[in-house]
Amino acid sequence: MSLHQELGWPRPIINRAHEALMNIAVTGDLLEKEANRVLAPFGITEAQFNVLMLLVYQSEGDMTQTRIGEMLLVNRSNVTGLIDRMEKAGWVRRTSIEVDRRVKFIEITPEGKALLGKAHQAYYARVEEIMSDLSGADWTCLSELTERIRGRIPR
Amino acid sequence: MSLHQELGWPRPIINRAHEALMNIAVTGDLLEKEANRVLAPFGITEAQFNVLMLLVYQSEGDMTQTRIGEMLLVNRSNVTGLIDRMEKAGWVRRTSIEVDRRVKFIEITPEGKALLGKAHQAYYARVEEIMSDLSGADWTCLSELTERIRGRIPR
DNA sequence: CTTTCATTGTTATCATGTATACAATTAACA
DNA sequence: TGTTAATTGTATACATGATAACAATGAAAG
Repeated sequence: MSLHQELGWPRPIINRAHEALMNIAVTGDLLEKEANRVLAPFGITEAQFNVLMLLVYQSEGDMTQTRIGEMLLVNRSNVTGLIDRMEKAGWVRRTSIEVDRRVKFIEITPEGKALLGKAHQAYYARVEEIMSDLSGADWTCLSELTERIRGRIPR
Repeated sequence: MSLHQELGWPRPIINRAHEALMNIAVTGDLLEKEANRVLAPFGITEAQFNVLMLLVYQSEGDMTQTRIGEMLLVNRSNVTGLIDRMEKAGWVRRTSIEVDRRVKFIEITPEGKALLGKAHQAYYARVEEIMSDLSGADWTCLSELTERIRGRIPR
């Protein structure tokens, strides 16, 4: 079923370029909602899950709040509250360093690691289910086409 | 440049299915941000722009708040505040009907139509620019693949 | 007709995102 | 060296999303 029918819109989307763009935007939106549904039973949001993933799989041990913001494409002012809530929950820790007193390194705690271990499993199982209808060639095609679109978005 | 490099992540995304999914999610996110950048000079957000678009191009003249929520994939509780702000700005109007006193029809005002006319032009010009690097076949491919992905997301 | 169930819009609380401004601190430069 | 720039985390104000609850109203069922 085409997008406008899925959304219950009475009329089709005329412009095919716009329709493709909307397909990406809506699918991205639904994927985010689904991620939050999968993660909710673990008491964690997608934004918080992403931070834990960064700390475990993409950190050299020197992760700062500004860096987290850059790697997740959110403003660093947003990271303050995000880390506040995660620190309160006991999943991460702020550590001051001597070489630069402006900076605070963010580290994952054992509790955070334990949580990520469980949530990670459920998350990836769901990813496999969702993407399993597509072939490897399809995945590559999606990655390449979206990459070219992003190349046209100023940043 | 591949996604993890664009994001400044030190390590690649191993799982190709997950990489494709992330490509969609990130691109959708960037498209939304870009839409808000394009619309900001008109004093309107993407969510508000979408409501005006629905009222003009997808309404049979009987648009309710619940219906707007369904068509834009947001909870109807959000629509209350959204319409509040738009009504305050003078772009839409709430109208009570006799046949069902629970319902309020939402109508666009002449001011809303004038605003949409200008914003619409800038928005579509930007859509064309962003999507112009892809062919018609690419657009179709993107629409079909994302459609199949959405088919796997429960709703 | 009366009771029960469903729908509509609203309210509340919360998480996440934007933008802007600020103090503290560090880096760069005349 | 001393002044100016840039960077980091934080605070504020706002928009938008999710949930859960509520009163008013309408629909369905006995």
